[in-house]
Parts: sequence; structure tokens; C-alpha cells
Amino acid sequence: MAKRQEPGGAGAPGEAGSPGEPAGMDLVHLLREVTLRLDLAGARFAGRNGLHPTDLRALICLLDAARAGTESTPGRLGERLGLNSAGTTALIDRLERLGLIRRVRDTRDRRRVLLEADERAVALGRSFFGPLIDRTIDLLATFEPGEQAAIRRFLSGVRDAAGED
Amino acid sequence: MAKRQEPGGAGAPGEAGSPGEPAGMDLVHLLREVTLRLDLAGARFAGRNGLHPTDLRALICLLDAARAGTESTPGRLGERLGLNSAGTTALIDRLERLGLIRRVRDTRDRRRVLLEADERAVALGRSFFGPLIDRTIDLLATFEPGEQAAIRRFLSGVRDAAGED
DNA sequence: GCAAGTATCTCGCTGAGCGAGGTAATAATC
DNA sequence: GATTATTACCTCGCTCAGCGAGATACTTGC
Repeated sequence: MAKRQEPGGAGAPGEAGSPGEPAGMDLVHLLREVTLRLDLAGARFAGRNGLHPTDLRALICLLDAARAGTESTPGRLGERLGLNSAGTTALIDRLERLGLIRRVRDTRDRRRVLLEADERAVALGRSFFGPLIDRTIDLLATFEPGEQAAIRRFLSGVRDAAGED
Repeated sequence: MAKRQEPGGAGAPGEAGSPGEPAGMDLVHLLREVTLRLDLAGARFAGRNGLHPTDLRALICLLDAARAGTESTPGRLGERLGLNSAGTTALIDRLERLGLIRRVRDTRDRRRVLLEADERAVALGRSFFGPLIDRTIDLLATFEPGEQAAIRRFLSGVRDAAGED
């Protein structure tokens, strides 16, 4: 499990990855590994709570939107998760059956359905992200403000780079 | 889409996120968003190439192992992806049917099957990660060495934090 | 009021992944 | 060196997430 003990600084300096790879490549692999680990952690948590990885991702989207003060609808959620309308309906059915969200008809445009996250969903999200958040914030405290800004800028850049095709 | 335009420094100093959230929380959300985007990019790429998200993740694992000089077996792959043995067999069947990997009996321990990635798999992996790698490396070039080290250390920390339960 | 457009849902289907159990090969015990 | 346990992988039957196609309900423009 701890097989990723890189040479550290013992190898050729300035070329931490495999020979022949451009410098900075190790960071790309690291980033990839982070996403894989977070995915697996999400899948484990989801399974433990009787839901699927997609369900958890959907909850996160809904809580995100709620926090940002944006209204959530099936259409938006499906688009954000890369699901078609049928899959989105099934997803929302599952979440509603579990009592995590509610469907509410929009009174202005009565074709639309608004999705409201239940208190239970908030609690569930917190119980998943809580420990991770604590660890991340502790970790973050070990960095200088300038370093934190660099990390922030880097992640923003990667986010934008991943959004493009 | 660009709704995440935070106040910057205009609000209460040292409290960049929503009110009531601990400082550094914005970075946690950012990290989450990065993983979501990378996941979606992977799913899109997978779909475009006639395979599933899991298939792509499996390929990445296999290529990783090959790069690290480690032998790959169904058991290890399944464990790494969180699949049980039946699912792992089906996964390997798919990849083998597509000509992306080969099964080879280990001559030392003839219970074991070694998984070899085909040249096509390497090319496929490159075509997916290539653009992303280029952008990331370009992005990375805009950081001081000290900042790069901070990013590296942060990602390592998150990776380890996500690995624990 | 009617046609066109939009948001969501329903139906039938495919196939990824699971649980249970089977088959070789190796290791341990006598 | 036969017997039992363990390891590594595979097969079978099933469930259910997600897809494509089409239906339904509502809004908007003429």
C-alpha cells in the first residue's frame, strides 16, 4: 500500500519521475492518484450508506447549489452529472425514496420541478466530508499564506483545464 | 458557470468562503470540484472511445503499474478499483476483447494471471492524458520552485488523507 | 386558440457489478 | 506422497443504474 515511496531526492535532481518524462509529470500522476483515492473513498462511503457513487455526487451538487443560493432542477442536475433525462429521473426517484431530497413544483413555471435537499442530506454530506475537511484544513494550516495562494491558483487552473475538451 | 467569483478580499479578511464556514473551506470545495471535473472528463473520453469509466480507470492503473515496473494481476487490479472477483473478470474480459490488454499465465505460480497492457492501451492513455498533461505542465511553469513544492506536498497530504477511513 | 418549444416523466432494454459457488494450482500437515 | 487448507481466478444467475425513444404537461409566440 505504501509502495509509492519515491526516491525523494536521492535520484537525479530535478527529475523526480521516470526517466524520459518531462519535469512536473510526477505532479500530474499525483493529481490523478488524488482523484482516484477520493473517488474510491466516495464509493466506499456511498456503499456503506446504501447509495451509489452517482447518488453521492448528486447530493454534493445539490448541497453546493443550495450553498450558492441557486435553484436546482432535474435538468440542471442531469447535465452536471452527465446523465440523460431518464437516468436523472431514476436518480431523483432514488434520492426521494430515501428521504434525502424533495420534489417541489415551481409555481412560476409549472413544467419545472425544484429539488430541495432535506436536512438528512446535509447531515449525510457532513458526515462524509467532515473528517476529510478537518484533515485538509489541518494540513492547510502547515502552509504559508503565499503557498496556500499558490495551491488555490493551481487547483483553479486544473479545474478549468479539465473542463475544456 | 463562473458563479464562483468569490469576494476575493472584499469581505471579512481571512474568511473567504460563505459566512460561518471555517477558513480554507473554499479550498476543499475547489478540490472537490477538480475531482468532479476530472471524473466527467474521463467519463466523456471513455464514452467517446467505446468504453466505461471503470475501464479507463483500470487502464490507468495498469499503465501506472507498468511504469513503476510492477506486475499486474486480476486480484490486485480488482482490489485497487474496489471490484469483487466477478466484476474484475468481466472488466478484464472487456479490455481483452478490445485488444487493449492480454492475459498471460505466470510460469512460476500457475494459478496467477499476469496482465499486459498492449501498445494500443498506451496510445489511448496518452491521447486522453496528453492534452491535460500539457496544460498542467504549462500551468506549473508559472509557479516558483518553492510554490511547486508546496503544491506537491499538499496533494500528497490529501492523497493520504483520502486513503484513510 | 394553435403550433412550436421546453421540462420532466414513462417504458423497455442493455450490460456493469454483485453474491455464491466452482476449478486449478500451490502450501501445509501428517 | 496422500490429505487438507489456502490462494487465484473464473462461471452462473441476478439486480438495478443508465440509455434511447417517446409520452405528457406546461409555457410562449403568432
